Amino acid sequence: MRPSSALNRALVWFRRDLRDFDHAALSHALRDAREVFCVFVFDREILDTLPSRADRRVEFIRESLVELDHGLAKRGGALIVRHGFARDEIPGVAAELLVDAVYANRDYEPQALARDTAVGRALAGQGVDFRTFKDQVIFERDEILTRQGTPFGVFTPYKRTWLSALTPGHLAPHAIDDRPRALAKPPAPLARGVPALDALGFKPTKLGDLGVVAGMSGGAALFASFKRRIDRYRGLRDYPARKGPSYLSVHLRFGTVSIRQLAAYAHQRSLLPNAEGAATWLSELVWREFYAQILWHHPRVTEHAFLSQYDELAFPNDRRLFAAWCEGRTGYPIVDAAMRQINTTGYMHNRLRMITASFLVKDLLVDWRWGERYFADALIDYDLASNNGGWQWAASTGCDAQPYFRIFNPVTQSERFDPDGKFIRRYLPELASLDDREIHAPWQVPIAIQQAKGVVVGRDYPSPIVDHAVQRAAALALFRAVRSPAPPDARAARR
DNA sequence: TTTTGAGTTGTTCGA
DNA sequence: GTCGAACAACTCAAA
Repeated sequence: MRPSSALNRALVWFRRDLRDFDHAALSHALRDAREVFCVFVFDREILDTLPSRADRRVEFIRESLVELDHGLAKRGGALIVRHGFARDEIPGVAAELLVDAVYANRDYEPQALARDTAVGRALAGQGVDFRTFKDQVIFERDEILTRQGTPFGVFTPYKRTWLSALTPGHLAPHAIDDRPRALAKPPAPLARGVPALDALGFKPTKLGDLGVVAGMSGGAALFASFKRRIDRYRGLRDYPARKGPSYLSVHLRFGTVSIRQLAAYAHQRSLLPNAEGAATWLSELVWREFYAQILWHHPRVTEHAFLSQYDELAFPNDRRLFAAWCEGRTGYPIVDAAMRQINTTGYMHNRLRMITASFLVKDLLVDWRWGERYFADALIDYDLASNNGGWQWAASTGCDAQPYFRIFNPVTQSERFDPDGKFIRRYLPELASLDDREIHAPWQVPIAIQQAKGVVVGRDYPSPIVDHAVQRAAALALFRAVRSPAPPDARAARR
């Protein structure tokens, strides 16, 4: 345990940890300092580069901050909210409040690390400590390594080691002093409440209409509901029409739930008999940490294939095919329904993320980075490490990747995971009159039946933009070209 | 150092 | 309709 440093004043900087319970930085600050202030920065470094002025994530964050502010007020505090560049705002607020130290939970993304280095340097120049803590994962950085001391590149041994390293201490919450006056009230000019969306230059996105409830209360409600379904998770999670997943990803992204709480529950339950659901879900939480750890050790994956020989893949990158994929008019119903789901809700079911990713890379022969970028812009739960890991997995370019000859057949996947076409009908009502067998491949329905049902392919719904069998062969050739014969120098460069 | 077992999520072909 | 093999040999992690 850290010896008490007996600070006079500390500032807790909230980033992707928008909660007032089980919070490492807040817990430590309240123990270390006599007076504790809290701040959040709408960082223009991020906001200014968002592709749309109607961004669900900004709205989610803003709503979460309102609840966080209320929570802090119960302890006598208030959230200071700034809109500017973190590298200026944090040192600025620290100077105004004359704090001795700034406390924050660690963020492992390359941009966040660069930001924190800059902020830390500026603070040091003012004689202010910058203290960071592990909070958003159970195991961070190099806490899980092979016996040789190297990072894992394969999931299963990583998970085995992760599970055997787990102790009750890793799952214990960071207690927060919840006495009424535990937090300090900032001077009035600093605490002006949470700005409205339009003050930030953004438009509302009607999150509520989508059923997304931000903040700690939204996260807690989802978790409570998922606890009642977790035993069925394994059986239901692959069916996009079913309520299988936890839907907690966005709350994990912004820290409106605590990873320790989720993992502790899943782990405890996974030890009971017949607890495959909890064990499978815990595995998903471990995947999240696996990819976070890959990004930490290999930041180059944001730009490059993890397996460097696949940087040589000569994707044709047809812009018209890419546009059709983005807009959900490929003529493959499961793909189009999935793309309409992400476009209209900012969420896409995990099975569909795999199907659409495989389709973009292996059927449309478009660079996985294009798809990764599109998901990054569209997903409310977008997380760099997981999104990159998932795309590289599907593209067969990543660590622990799917072998390149495993190419999803969009029709087979549709028949298997949306057998009654329920999900397809939800997002493609124009196909609703087709029966359960027909809906997965409308172009194969006899024209007379198409006409009778008012679903004529080419008129009411697009013809398939590519032929899967043809594209599959082309993808195999594309990948084979960078594998064999491997030029001797390329092989050497790999090492 | 060498050997060995294993590796999230599949598809297609032919018997 | 069902089943096993091939896809293509590869790399990781542990013993």
